Amino acid sequence: MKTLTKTKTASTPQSEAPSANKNGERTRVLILDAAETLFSEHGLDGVSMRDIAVSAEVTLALVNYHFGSKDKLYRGVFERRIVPVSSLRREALAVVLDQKSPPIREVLDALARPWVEMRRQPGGLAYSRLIAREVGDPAEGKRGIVSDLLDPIALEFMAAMQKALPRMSARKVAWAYHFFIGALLLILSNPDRVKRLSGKVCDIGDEQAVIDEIVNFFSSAFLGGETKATKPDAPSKKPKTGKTKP
Amino acid sequence: MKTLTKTKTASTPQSEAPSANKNGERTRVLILDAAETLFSEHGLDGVSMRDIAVSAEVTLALVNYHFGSKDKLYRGVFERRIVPVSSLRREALAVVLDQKSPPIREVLDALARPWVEMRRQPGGLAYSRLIAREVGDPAEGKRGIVSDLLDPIALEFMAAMQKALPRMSARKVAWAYHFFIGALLLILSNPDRVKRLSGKVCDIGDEQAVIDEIVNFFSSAFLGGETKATKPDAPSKKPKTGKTKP
DNA sequence: GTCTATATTTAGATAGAC
DNA sequence: GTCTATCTAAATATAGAC
Repeated sequence: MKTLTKTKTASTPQSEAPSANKNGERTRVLILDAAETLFSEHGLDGVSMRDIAVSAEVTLALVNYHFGSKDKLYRGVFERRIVPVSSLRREALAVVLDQKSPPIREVLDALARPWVEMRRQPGGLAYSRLIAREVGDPAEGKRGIVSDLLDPIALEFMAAMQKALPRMSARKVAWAYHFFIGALLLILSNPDRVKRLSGKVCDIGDEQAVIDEIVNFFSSAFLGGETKATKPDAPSKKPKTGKTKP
Repeated sequence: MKTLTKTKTASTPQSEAPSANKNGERTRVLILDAAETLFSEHGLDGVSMRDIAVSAEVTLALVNYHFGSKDKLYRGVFERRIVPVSSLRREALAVVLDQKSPPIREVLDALARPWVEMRRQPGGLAYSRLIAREVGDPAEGKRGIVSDLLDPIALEFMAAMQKALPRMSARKVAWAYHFFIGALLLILSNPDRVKRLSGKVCDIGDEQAVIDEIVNFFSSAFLGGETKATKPDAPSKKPKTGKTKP
């Protein structure tokens, strides 16, 4: 990084009690928080261990002491959140799959909603951007983070889509899955351009609206004539929102 | 970069005659070719000026002599191709807009086809990945490459989409544009995961199939009931491909 | 325009005291 | 577990000869 604009992530760790530091757990959290934010903004190679240490307000030696190396720290950032987040996604998917004929709209909703709503939680915004960056990186294969932590649940969602659309070929389902993920990743990773090009009317800050838009749009693509979500903003006959939990 | 797997881009410049080097023009080309490939694979911060010099088989001093700095070289890579590529896209769009009611399918085709087919040309694969990386980077704003070189034509395409879909709100058009771009960027930047997760059946190597898939899929979303492209692989009543030039 | 050699800064990682 | 100080490698960029 060239000119760091003094991004201090420290002082209040994003979880746990602020003051206590049993066995350096609080230190680990401070470092992970700082690393998560910086990596999400500048990428793995755009951030130095010193940048992270400064942002976390700890010494450089401590970062290496707790995580061993930069690569291990990077992976550690993902591993910290992957279990709770994946659980959320699996829960949402299980509810949908509990039906005999799960609607594709609800599958898409379960796929998108946890990621978009994550942005409102502490550290969630950075994590959602970081995931987007890693998934889109052609070099992700050599690190194995995506294949280890994300591919399994991705396959579950693809299977769910296939169940919702039994007449669609596996190949088309696979393409459609990646189209959806690509759309989601772009608006998560670089919402600034979306806002810029739309004359400010498209703002990911309005999470609810974003989820509605993307789920509606892709549902139309899947269902063809069944729904009519592409009419002017006026509400259509079928419910516009894809909310599963009202 | 840590362990460079000896990616030599040199020996045969991707344009011009191989041997002549009037005023160092050939050297510039060799450097740009190498930089384009390496930046597209590892990102701006993942590549050193030395990596580029080695790959181009020139000395480090020459890289700085011709481009001044790393940032200028990075921008130079984009500037070299932006004019010819944008011209191609504008030509395709002009043909579509020449109609009274341009079909959205043809607008999408004009948007996607040049980028996907570019992959078959020398250096085109790297450039298409590089663009994808830059557009998705939340830090693109501070470099200004996207806003300077890509935003203008993006606005033209958004306007074309609006013309093709006069009843759709500007807001929905803007969202849909970015959904489409996001889908396109993901399969361009990291096709490996697409292939991995689909059990090898989704391969961007088949450019024609990819264009058909993405254009068909998104056309369905826009047109709702008008087309039925989400049926099993069997051809539907309406023409499956969105080719503008047969 | 191209080369060798080097100046200067920054990087990841560690040693050893407390 | 945390600190200061440091090692070593690699980075960007430039000087000066040809």
